[in-house]
Amino acid sequence: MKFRQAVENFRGKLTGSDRVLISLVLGDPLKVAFQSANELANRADVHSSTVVRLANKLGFDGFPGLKRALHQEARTAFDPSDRIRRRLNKADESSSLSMLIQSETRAIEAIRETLSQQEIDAAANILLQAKQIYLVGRGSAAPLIIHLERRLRRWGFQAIISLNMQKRDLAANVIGMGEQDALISFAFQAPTSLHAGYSALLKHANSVGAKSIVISDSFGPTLRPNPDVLLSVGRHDEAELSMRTGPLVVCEALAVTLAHLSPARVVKGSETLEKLRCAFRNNET
Amino acid sequence: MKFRQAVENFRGKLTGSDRVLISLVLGDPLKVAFQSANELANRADVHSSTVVRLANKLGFDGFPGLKRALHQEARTAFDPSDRIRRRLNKADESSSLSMLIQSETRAIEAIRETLSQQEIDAAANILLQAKQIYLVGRGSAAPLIIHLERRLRRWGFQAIISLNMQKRDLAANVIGMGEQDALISFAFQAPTSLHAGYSALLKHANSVGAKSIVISDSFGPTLRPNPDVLLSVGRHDEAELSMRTGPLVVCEALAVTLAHLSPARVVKGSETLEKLRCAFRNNET
DNA sequence: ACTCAAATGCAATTTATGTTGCAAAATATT
DNA sequence: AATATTTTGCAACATAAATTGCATTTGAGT
Repeated sequence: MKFRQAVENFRGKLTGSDRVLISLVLGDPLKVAFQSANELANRADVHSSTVVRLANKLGFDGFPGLKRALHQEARTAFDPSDRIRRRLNKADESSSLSMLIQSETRAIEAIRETLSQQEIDAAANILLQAKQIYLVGRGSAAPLIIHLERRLRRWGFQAIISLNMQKRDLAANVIGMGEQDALISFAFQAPTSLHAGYSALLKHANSVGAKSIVISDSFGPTLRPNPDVLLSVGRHDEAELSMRTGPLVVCEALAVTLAHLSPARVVKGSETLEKLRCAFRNNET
Repeated sequence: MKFRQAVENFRGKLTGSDRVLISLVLGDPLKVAFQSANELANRADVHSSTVVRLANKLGFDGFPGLKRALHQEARTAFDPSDRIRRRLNKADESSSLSMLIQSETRAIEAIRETLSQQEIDAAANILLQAKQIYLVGRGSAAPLIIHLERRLRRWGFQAIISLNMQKRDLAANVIGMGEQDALISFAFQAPTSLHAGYSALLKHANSVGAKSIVISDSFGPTLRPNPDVLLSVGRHDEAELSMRTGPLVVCEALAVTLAHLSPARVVKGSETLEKLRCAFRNNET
């Protein structure tokens, strides 16, 4: 039950202290949501027991109950995706499709909270300078890598993929990395053992002077050493069922930004591709 | 100090549990701001002491200190900022990231207009009966196929991929297709020449008695012969720049529905995977 | 495979937080 | 003004949360 409602529904009498307390809560619910009964009591110049009794009077399950209500309100009020939320009707609730549409929509909208265009720009600029672009990742990053690789290739960038590689093979794959190259590493929540690979990779990139970009979920900021640019999107709902749509959109934003920043290179890439295609077609016949 | 900063500034080493915890916090800071150390610990499958120690490691004054930091952030992020926030969004409106977020969101929501859960169910039921599942597609379907293949495999389905294949090689790849199998073909807008491949493939599937599913954009309904189930989502914006988020969500819906319809099989698949993993791990040592 | 160091979980301890009976104070009632 | 009624604060109690020493496990490096 909402606090405001609880107050309005309450039909008994309210004492002066009660009124003071209530007005404090309504005045800044979030503040109270973070306070203890005592702190609130002090602000009202009242003893904590009064606070507890008020909470009970209003029908909450003690002061903790009241706080829970405030938490609830805070979460729904401030979560921007909830603001836009459309209500699912009964039939939809059991439908995987509808649920997914909703949760993915949210995930995408949540990107704004963690990432800004500036960071994408920074990453794109690194790629523009790069002679070769190394894409490294494993497991669920595969679709992302494949997708990004297609984009980059089509626009004339040189991309080198390493998917699901063990340390040894990975080393062989990135041995050619040099000062003018860039590394895009995809790192999602994973067992510790994989971190060794990540940090070795980044250290290597650093040592040869290659720039590094990491695309990741909320797990990204925990990675060491830090990359030059970290593109991490927050808010993974339930691990197993949620896709990587967020990171996918980030990849796409990166690609689009790249096209913006250097239309020349992109067009040239496309033209070359077209020529090649023609050549192949003619050969075939 | 802000939590994110604290993590980035921290120069010591982070354990696996640390990373999980941090990612939980970053994933939904407000939630954690309302939780006790214990509740957070449980979400991470970790003991509460680990939580406390992490808080200290990061430089906070115990877990309460960490919570205070989150409170701070929540208050400054949400309270005074409605104005600032809106202004920022306006400035952002022209950025690639924002454009993408908007258009992808729309694309996903548009799925509802073309597809219903019934059709997904129909497709899922076909897959449930199938002994082997053939995934065929080319070009931009690659990420989708990779993703779906991972899902299916993890849940114990047998998936066979054909990516970017010429007619001849494709034929070799699907030669084993039989009556109890299913074919998922990905077909997006493409030059006419590719249709030959599609219709040959479908005719073959029909002739051997395999069930067929097509995942496609608005182009799907034009394909002949008709598959048993057609999952087509409308609204592709600009051919070149648009992603396949729509179809991706459809793939996911298919996977989730599959899990719903046959939890037993899915669980069994996961368990087997887990066993295999253990086996491998033990072998390694 | 063995050793050592680090990380983790457990359990005991300490500290904070919330609750409640009771008496004093305030307010209302006659 | 005396009394009944309510509200409040105090203090003791109960409960939940956080911290810490210690034993076990885990993992890295020979």
